Amino acid sequence: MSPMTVSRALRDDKTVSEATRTRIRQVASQLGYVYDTTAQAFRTQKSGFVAITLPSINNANFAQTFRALSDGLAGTGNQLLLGSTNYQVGKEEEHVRQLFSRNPEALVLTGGYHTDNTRQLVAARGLPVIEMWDLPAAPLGHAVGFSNAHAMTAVVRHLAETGRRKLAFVGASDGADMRGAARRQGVLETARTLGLPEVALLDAGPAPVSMRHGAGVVAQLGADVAQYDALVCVSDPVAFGCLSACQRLGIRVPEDLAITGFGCFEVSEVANPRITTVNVNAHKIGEQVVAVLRDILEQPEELEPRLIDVGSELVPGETS
Amino acid sequence: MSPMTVSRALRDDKTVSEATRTRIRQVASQLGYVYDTTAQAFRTQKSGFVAITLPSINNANFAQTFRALSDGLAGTGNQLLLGSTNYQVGKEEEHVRQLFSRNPEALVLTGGYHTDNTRQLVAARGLPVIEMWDLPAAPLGHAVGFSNAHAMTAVVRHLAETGRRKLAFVGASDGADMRGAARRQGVLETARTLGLPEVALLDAGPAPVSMRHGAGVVAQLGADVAQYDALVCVSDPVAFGCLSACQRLGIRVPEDLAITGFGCFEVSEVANPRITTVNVNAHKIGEQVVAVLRDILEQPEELEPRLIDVGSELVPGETS
DNA sequence: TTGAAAGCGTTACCAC
DNA sequence: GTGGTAACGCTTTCAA
Repeated sequence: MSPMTVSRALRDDKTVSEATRTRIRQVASQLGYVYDTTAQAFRTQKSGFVAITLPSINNANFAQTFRALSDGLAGTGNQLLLGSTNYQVGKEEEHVRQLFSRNPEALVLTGGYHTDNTRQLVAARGLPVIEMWDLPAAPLGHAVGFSNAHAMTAVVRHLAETGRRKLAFVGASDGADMRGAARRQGVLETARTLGLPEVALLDAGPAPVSMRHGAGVVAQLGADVAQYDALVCVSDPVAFGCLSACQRLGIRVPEDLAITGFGCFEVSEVANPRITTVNVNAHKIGEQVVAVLRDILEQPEELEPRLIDVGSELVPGETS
Repeated sequence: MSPMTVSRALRDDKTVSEATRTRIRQVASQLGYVYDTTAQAFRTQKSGFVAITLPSINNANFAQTFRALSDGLAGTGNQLLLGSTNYQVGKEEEHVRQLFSRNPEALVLTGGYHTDNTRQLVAARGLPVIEMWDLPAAPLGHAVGFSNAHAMTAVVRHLAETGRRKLAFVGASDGADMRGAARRQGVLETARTLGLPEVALLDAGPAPVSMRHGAGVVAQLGADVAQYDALVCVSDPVAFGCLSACQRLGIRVPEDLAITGFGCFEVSEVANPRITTVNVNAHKIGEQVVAVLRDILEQPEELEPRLIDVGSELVPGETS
């Protein structure tokens, strides 16, 4: 058997006969042969990498999207190359630079906010880009996501319809979590539109904020938290923290105070009472990104930019 | 200028004179020359990759370890290449093969259980291996972790000392989560040693089990769950699910029933009551793995295998 | 359906 | 301090 035939057999080239192919594969696995993708990447000038940045790996939503991407790419001979920025916007550029050194064939970014340097870096490369988890006003290329601000409209409307008027938003103080900031904006605007009183902003600390930050906000306020009708939280973990702290304080949810979360995390379904939340289809985002990626990777000619809105829906629970 | 001199100049080789180096760099940037890392990786057979497999990316513990690794490797010019197996042991071999095709310089595996094929694959490669989150009896190379079985001894002792006798273990039914299986084993053995009645095994479904699975187990048992003195759960999320379901059933925790978790997840600290758990130093595991990796990557000669026990400690809460 | 030759961009090794 | 040669493992191309 010539190397050439082996090469073809391992790539499932149709010109190789069924018999030789199975024989070659068998011998290869017996010999413990491992295909060298580096050499392939070198020869074909295609790395087989798709670069992806995530603000955090420790987040059920992003993890789900990542998994959908990973699964969806599995059959295509492409691999994900991950850079996790831990919510430091400044780190994105560094990560993108490092990812670029591997010659990725496409770049998947989380969110629509990037530093000027990052934008330049990406533009200079001229590789296909997909921004996800957001619908940027001026996308770098393709985008798959939903409007974080718009999603909050449904939440605030729901609260207003059930008689809540004095709202407080619980989220990160800094602007590092851009999606969180968009949600806050959505809450403020909708409340204004509906003629509700000014929404209070309760600072849960720097991003990423989670359960203990939500609990901390309520614990610090103590009984004063009852001055609000509803706590609109930036995420489910924060909402759960608030709920738990309320229960310790003897504040009844939802009788004394409504609480809402965001993201349809497992904790909201299991918590007692179940937390009202917003489903953002993390898995669907991954699937749609995969769909775009497949098209990108198959046909090298530039695709016309796509803007895919996966939407979001209110999931009423027992806390509102 | 010969290609050779250019190559040396761009790599800051000292044998190139200062004058030629600066001239070469200048011309290179003028021409828009881009250094090809893929070709370098191919030629030198050094990829700058450290391969890592995780059973799940959506797990706060593993995410923390991953982050510690990622941060610790940042300065070294090496990148992590991730394969997430989603608790399918059979998938590990496939992932390792895929990771190997990129010529990683070291391999970090989660857990000490691997298929024979995986073991052969790894042995044939002869690359440095670190197993983490476990202390295998026969390590493939280095190991950084703790004894899952031993950690449970502390839990069961604690329960016995506080008068609990009839225990039930809540965990996955299949053996896909090897660390979970080791924990179960630790519970069974310690109970036997202490002369407690036979521990009941409550099946929460196939791995990975989480909040809703814990809640499901208790909901299905209903009031019958009160026949036990304590639910020993394979992880904190499962424990939280059990706790929440008990609260819905009106079963008092810890008065009627004790509940313990594992892994020091945020939910256990914030839950009401706080859940008794075990701290396993996820971040420390990452740091120790980094320490070993740095030594491995610096000196190519084979290191003598290290076995690092990061230990674990009981964190008493309000559920026991 | 299979094989032979050439070459992808870099660097190890040796010569000058 | 600089340059020539060969080779890494694969695939494109052309020939049989």
